[in-house]
Amino acid sequence: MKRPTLEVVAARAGVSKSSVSRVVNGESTVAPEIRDVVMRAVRELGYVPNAAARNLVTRRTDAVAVVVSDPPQGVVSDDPLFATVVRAVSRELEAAGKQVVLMLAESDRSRARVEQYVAGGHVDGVMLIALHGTDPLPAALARTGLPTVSFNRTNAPEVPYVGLDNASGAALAVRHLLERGRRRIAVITGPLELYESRERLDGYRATLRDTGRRSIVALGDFTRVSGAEAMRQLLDDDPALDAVFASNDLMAIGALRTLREAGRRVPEDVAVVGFDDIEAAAYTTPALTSVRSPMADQARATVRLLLGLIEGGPREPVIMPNELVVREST
Amino acid sequence: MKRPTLEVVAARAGVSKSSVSRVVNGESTVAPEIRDVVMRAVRELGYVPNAAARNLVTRRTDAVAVVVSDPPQGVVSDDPLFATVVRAVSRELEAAGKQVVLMLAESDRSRARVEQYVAGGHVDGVMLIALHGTDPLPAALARTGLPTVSFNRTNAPEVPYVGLDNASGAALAVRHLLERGRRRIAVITGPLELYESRERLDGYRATLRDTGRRSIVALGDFTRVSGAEAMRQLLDDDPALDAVFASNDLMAIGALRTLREAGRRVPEDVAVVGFDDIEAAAYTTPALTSVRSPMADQARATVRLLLGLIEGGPREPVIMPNELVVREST
DNA sequence: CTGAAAGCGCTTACAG
DNA sequence: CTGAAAGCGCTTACAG
Repeated sequence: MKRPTLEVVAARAGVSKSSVSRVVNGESTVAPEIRDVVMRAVRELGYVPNAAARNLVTRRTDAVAVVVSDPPQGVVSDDPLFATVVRAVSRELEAAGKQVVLMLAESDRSRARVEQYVAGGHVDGVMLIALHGTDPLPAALARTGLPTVSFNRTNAPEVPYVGLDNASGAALAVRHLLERGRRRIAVITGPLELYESRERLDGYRATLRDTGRRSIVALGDFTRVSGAEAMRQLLDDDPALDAVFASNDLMAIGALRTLREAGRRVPEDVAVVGFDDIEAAAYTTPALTSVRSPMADQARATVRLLLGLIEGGPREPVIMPNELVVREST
Repeated sequence: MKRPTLEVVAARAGVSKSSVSRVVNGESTVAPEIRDVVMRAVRELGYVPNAAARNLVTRRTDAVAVVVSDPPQGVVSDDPLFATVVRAVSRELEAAGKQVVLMLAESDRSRARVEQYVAGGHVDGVMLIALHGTDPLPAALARTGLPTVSFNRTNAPEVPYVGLDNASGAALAVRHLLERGRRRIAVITGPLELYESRERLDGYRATLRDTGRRSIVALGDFTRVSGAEAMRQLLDDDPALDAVFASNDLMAIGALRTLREAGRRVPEDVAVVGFDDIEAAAYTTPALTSVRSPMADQARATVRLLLGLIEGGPREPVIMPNELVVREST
């Protein structure tokens, strides 16, 4: 069952291919009677335009590449950011009539594949979701000249992005802990090649410094297991600590487990604040206080930035606000 | 900076377009010296074939649609299944040289869009991830005649799938609870339009029936909040229950919260078993016993089924085994 | 407002 | 093994 072409629609309707094309593309310069007869033929034949032929001549693809760039050591496969952001991005892109081509960039090979594909003109633009701080992809994509934006800031300053005010988010968390009377406040950082990890650490440091307190730092990588390990190390190094700020909720969840295993009560002995306010934060024991980052909104704003760019709009970065959600862990 | 075409490569190399085409497509019937000169020209010019032109003549697309069909009432945006399965599917498809076109089917409009797109011959095949039991999409896709497979069984028997042995998974959970000496074992079901929800319920029922016990059933919809509510209801209806089998881990997490709020100790007063063994299961308080479903493996198997189908292979459904992972909650 | 014709950049029989 | 030519299914000036 071969698909009908413009030509057979034209024959059926008794008009030229040009007219059918105009009707199908909704041009206004078509006589009503022609439109009607063409519409009928289209319906009867079940005509769907051949995208390849159309793209070949128009040079538009109506597709956008969504590339998720993972760190070499891999990520948590169930990372809530992936689901939330990819879903929100797809929904918004589809609403704008764009096809979503999802690409994972995890290895040098797959990175090369992404570059090829993008340089090959298969898409109108690129939305980057970089879970990784040191990769050459953002700069490489920017070099292709194709409209490219990033969810969160990358290591390539020329790529416009929608980010968070991470430092003030962290400050929110630390000030809250101080107000609760906590005196020895530790931090568990994200991977430090990531811009948002560094900003969250800076916000923590600056806030403590302002009150004359010292920082207590353990390194994590945004996974639950790294949060659990960092917490263990913090407890060893400074058994008297009475609060911890984890740079994301997944690590806070890991820290909570370590604290429970160590017999520390939360929040009585140690208060815990996370970052992101993922859905799971409301279901931990005790429920987690967290700095909310509006991931879905941020994702939508990133799409709008990209669509604007494709239309020749401005490339101004956008910063989303965040707020503290207080629950039982502090 | 216009991209170079076959024609300019041919001119540069001093050969015909046909020869360039053959070299680029790796045909073996090309003299080595021609191959070399063409390769050089390709490299120097940075030639990348125009996919639209190629598709137009070959009628292959080297793309696969991954359609995620959500229920009308929406889903948990951070559903770990989405991240795990979409990631695994993409990775596997990319390894096979297929482009991944991600499509969300959430409304009638987006469903129509998916059908159009698929019928429009933009892809070589379709991988369906249906989080929803009553939708017309599986049957509609099957009707297009395009190779279509589903992650988990759908309501359209003609769509081949890779599923789980849900009934025996549930039986594993219930037998384990019986062995632990539990006598009043409740179940929290998933949405009953979903095949796997019904199978898990059946497995629970059959196992209890075999030991002469009665079922205690509460309805959920696979979200945390529905698990929390179902647990509240179960506690009201049967305060003496001493175990609950939740049909997925998200609902088990919700149930855990309700039990804590109600002052029931887990597992001393009430034992809890989940299903799926998502990463979060190891981080609940107490850590959750769960029936592991090998989501990533299942995703990969589904991709292989699809690739086979595209090559004209068999359409036999595949059933993956599952096993019980015992932790602290039982 | 409508139609005939050229052209987008490839691949693929076909002849040589 | 190589090249000239036709053709894939559209859109888009251009003339009328």
